[in-house]
Amino acid sequence: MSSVSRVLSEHPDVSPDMRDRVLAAVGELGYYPNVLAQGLRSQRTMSVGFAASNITNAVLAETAVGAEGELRRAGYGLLLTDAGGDPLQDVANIAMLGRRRVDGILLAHGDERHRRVNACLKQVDIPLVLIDRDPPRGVKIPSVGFDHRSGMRAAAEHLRLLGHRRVAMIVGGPRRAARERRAGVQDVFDRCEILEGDFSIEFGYRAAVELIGRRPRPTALVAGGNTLMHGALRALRDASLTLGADVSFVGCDDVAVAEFHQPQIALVRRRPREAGVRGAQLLIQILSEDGEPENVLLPTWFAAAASCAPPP
Amino acid sequence: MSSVSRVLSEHPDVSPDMRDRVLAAVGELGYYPNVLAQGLRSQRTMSVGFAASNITNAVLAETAVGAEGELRRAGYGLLLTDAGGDPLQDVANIAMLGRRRVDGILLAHGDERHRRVNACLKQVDIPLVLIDRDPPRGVKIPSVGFDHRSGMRAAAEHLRLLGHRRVAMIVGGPRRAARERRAGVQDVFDRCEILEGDFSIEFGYRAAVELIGRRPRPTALVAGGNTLMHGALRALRDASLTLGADVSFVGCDDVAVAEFHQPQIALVRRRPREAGVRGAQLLIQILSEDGEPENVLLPTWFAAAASCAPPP
DNA sequence: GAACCTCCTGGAAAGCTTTCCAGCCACCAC
DNA sequence: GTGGTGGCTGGAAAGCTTTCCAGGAGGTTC
Repeated sequence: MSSVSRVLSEHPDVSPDMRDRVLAAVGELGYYPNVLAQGLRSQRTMSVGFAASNITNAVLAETAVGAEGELRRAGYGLLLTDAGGDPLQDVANIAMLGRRRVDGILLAHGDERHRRVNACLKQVDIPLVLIDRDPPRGVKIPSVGFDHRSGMRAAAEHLRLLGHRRVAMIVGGPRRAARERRAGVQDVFDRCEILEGDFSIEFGYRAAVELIGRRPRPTALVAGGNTLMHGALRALRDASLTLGADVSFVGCDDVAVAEFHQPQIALVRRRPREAGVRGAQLLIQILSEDGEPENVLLPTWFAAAASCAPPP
Repeated sequence: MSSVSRVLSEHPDVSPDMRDRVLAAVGELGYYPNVLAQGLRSQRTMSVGFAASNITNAVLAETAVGAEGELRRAGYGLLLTDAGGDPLQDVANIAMLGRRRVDGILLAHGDERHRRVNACLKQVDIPLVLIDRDPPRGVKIPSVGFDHRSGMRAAAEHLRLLGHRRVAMIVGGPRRAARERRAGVQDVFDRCEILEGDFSIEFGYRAAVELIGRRPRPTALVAGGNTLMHGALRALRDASLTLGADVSFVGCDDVAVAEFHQPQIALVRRRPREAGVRGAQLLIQILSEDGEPENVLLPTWFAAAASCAPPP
């Protein structure tokens, strides 16, 4: 047994003869080590959790795929949990992953300001990597995030150059993506009208309905998230407003919702899969204790389109 | 130790006094059992695999979410793998899940005709449930699937009533969804022109380009899958054809791509999340050896829209 | 009072690895 | 020839449960 273990884990203290015999027997018997026993002994399960607030969002799904591939190549399994948007379920899922003894967790939780969630993050003793989320005050957790602010600033600058002065924005719940996007627009329009709610299609709809009802109406609308864009586009369609001509519009993310819109939607874009890959790499680095982990900031950029035009 | 185990697993042979003392100690120490040791002893890991051909597809993501919730409630963890569309990766993922000793696998593989995949399915000894896939010839595997044929037949009937006679169809790779959809259309149009390829946006595009180039041009196009629809819609947009007026169009699935199309897209719809839930239930039933498993067939239905109109 | 039974408890084994350690053999050097 | 060294090997412990089993305590019945 000892020698089998040594052969399979490539321990140097094995004679060539023994190695051959073991490998022959292993091949013949189809033996493969029991991961539970390995985990029990070595105190690592070679599995990591991906705790998503809502994997239905295409951006997060893409992120999960990126992470899964990278982790698989490194020998890790990915345990997926979905909170369906409920912060308390995020907490429950993290606890569940802890009980399952995952070696680490990639976390994209729903609410960065929730007390219970933050209390949980403070006391959890599993290595974490945040995916486009900021840690609670006074806590250091490595993260992979997007530079939403730059992309948004470029979008706002584009609107300003087109002549817009009354710009309204719809932003989501307490998350760094929302804060950054907001800051990006405010870098250019410091008096921008802002409606803040949660990252949902419904709020995107309601907010857009309200904003286009204001008099004078804002000449441009910025939706700070793909779900908010989704809702806002519904509202604009229901109001029979033509994008560009009646009101300019900027959305987020390269999601299918935007592709077939007429006219085409101007977007702040990014590569979500890369966040998954880099997050996995960061976690793997931490788990193998291979140097000090450094936060990663991935770019976003603005892609202009006909939905942005000079104000009427 | 024995008594702790008995208390926590609610074994009847425990005195009330002992139960109280154990629970008090457990509460004080924050003890919780080690799942690896439990799994090692009981030979079940309380985790199941979800082997997806491509989780980026919104329909499959939705299915995964449904399965995850149901499994979580039953105490199972979900190990996700994604093959990125590569059948050999499906095989590798199933093998990996086996090495990880999952109790069962929900399988939505990419290619029902692939020799290596089918060989793998024949000899795998983990309980499987297929998600909208048929087992290889001569193999019995429980499954949850959709009745694509009925929905498609209704769509075709709708086209026939509108007066269409030259109908063309784009279908995907070797999967039951493709066969069923094809059969549904052929139930009505037995001379339907069919292009068969893989379930990809690219093939949807190429196939649509070819079909609308034919003379005389088919008066209606049916895309048998959401990715194929995605590609076909790109082609129709590039060709500046107006749906309904120039050519009628039927797509599949309630995906975002369809929502903002002008005119609205007629669709064969279904509830993908339910497939995940029912698949999980079926697997749980099998794992608890609770009666004979029965295959599940979920409905699809046709939702007419302006993309279908009488032929020009 | 003895025999028997029920209820409960703690010890021990088993589930499968990995790793430490002791020991064996062979070889080298003196 | 002897002592020392290095390379390998196999035994044993540990990692944490669960479950079987033996046995003790206390009650009941004849």
